[in-house]
Amino acid sequence: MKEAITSELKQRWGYEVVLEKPKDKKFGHYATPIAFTLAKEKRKAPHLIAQELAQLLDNSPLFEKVEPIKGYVNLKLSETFLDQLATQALKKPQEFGKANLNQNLLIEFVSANPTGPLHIGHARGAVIGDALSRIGKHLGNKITKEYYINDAGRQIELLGLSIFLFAREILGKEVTFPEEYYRGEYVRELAKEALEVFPKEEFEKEEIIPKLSEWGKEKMMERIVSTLKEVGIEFDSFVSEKELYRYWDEVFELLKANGAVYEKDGKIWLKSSEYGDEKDRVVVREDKRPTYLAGDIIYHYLKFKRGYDRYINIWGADHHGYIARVKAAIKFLGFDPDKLEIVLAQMVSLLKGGEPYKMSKRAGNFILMEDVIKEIGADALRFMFLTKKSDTHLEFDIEMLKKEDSSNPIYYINYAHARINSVVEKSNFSYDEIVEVELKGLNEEAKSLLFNALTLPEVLQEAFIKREIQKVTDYLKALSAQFHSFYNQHKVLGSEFEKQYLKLFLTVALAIRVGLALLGIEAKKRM
RNA sequence: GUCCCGGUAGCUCAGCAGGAUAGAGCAUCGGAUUCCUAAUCCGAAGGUCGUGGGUUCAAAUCCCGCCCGGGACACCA
Repeated sequence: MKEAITSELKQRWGYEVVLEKPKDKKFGHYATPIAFTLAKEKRKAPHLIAQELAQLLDNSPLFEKVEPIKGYVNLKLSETFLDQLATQALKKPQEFGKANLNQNLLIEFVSANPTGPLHIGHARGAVIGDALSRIGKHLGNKITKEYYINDAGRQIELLGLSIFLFAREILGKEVTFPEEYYRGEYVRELAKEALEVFPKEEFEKEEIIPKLSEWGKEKMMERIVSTLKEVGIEFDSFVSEKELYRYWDEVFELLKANGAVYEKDGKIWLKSSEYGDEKDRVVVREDKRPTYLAGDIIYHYLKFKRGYDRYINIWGADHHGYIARVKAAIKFLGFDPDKLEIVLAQMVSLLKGGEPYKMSKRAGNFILMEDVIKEIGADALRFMFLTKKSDTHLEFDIEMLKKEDSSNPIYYINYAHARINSVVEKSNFSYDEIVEVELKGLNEEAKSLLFNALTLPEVLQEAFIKREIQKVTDYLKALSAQFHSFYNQHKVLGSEFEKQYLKLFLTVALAIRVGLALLGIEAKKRM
């Protein structure tokens, strides 16, 4: 819709025009402050320019009214134009909102360590990454969703050790726990299971620890994947950190050749400070073991070799300090670091009835994503995380999401969708009959509702381009509110506008259905 | 100390590539149901946009200083 309008304006005015949404409905559907911009160049008062521009649109079929006010040109779309767009959308519902952005994108998200179950912070990144992927795909991009598994290093050793110790404790042996180990209840459960899987005598010796590490990691990965699946998230590929290290020599040679590294105190350092990092970073320790950063360098090297147009990483905000060094490494490897974009998901804190959410016993010290799903359901979980910008600290009350009324936006939106479904079912018209009817003589509220339903495509684009998915949830809430209001005001069945209103409603339902689907939520037909 | 994020209505947050009277939801108060789902709607009230400067026709929005809150500053991942 927006494209059709801007191209019409460009044709008639000869300028690229920025369309804005006026603050007040009475100013029409769109407005442009272009006269202000031209005022300097033309040395003429904005309101005069606006008047001239308005006249040029006198006989355009797109607009019902073009009005210059104080330098703004306010545009009101014609009913015929809106009707055309609605018909088009309803005839090819699966096409609604699609675009041709045509980029090949790699989105990496979650990537939680396989040393424990997912917690609520992971959930935020997971949901954001998934929704972004869905929207991106709808807009014509090719999207690959990837999970980077940190299955190497000390943490995995620690996991094995922790299972080992818990198992021995269960066996009634004397155990002294070190300062650092995984102490969540889930480790005890793993230990119990390990005792069934491995012969008991193996727990006499520490040799079993690496086996437990490997086994425990697999177990945790399975659990993580299944939790994600519960909220409808699936990945296209998993990359194992451990398996990357066979490329280390190749990458290291390249870094050396590009003058990216040097030796000092027996360690190998990356000159990351040359490209914006605070200081240089160790990539190989004195004992020759590569650091975590080395793994990430290999990972991004291989990523960039795969040749995507852009790479999006969704990281927890606590990793922000990491951005500079990874980008520096990418630069040293001869790739363009600007192609890597980091979306930071800020911290989450939960309340329950105004009190801080009780920590799950099983988790030890954090809130399990699994528990929250059980508590409020996958849809509500997804929705609440998508309502807030990813980079703002988020605090919310779980009780709110359990309520089944307007304080729980997901119910509110679903209710709008279900109401429409119900009215359409009760009418005697078929879908095709309704789509064919011409919209004519509708009142202002109806036209405004129709217009807003047709805005979904531009909302999706803005949300995707800015990586701000809350624009979609905001939109859906607003559209539903407008619908509910209309519904209360106008009787549909039996009215002389019955068919027309049904067409309007179907368009609203389509926007809701498509919008929710792209957030990973299926719109309810009945409630 | 350095870096990142935030500070807008009682609460949770939009708005921020400058633009028309600062918005929404929740909570509060008052109304609406012989009628397609009241899981809804209508109305009221609620603001020094953290603070002090600057940029200009125009600043919640851009720049600088300061204050407050959260986070990060590993040879851990």
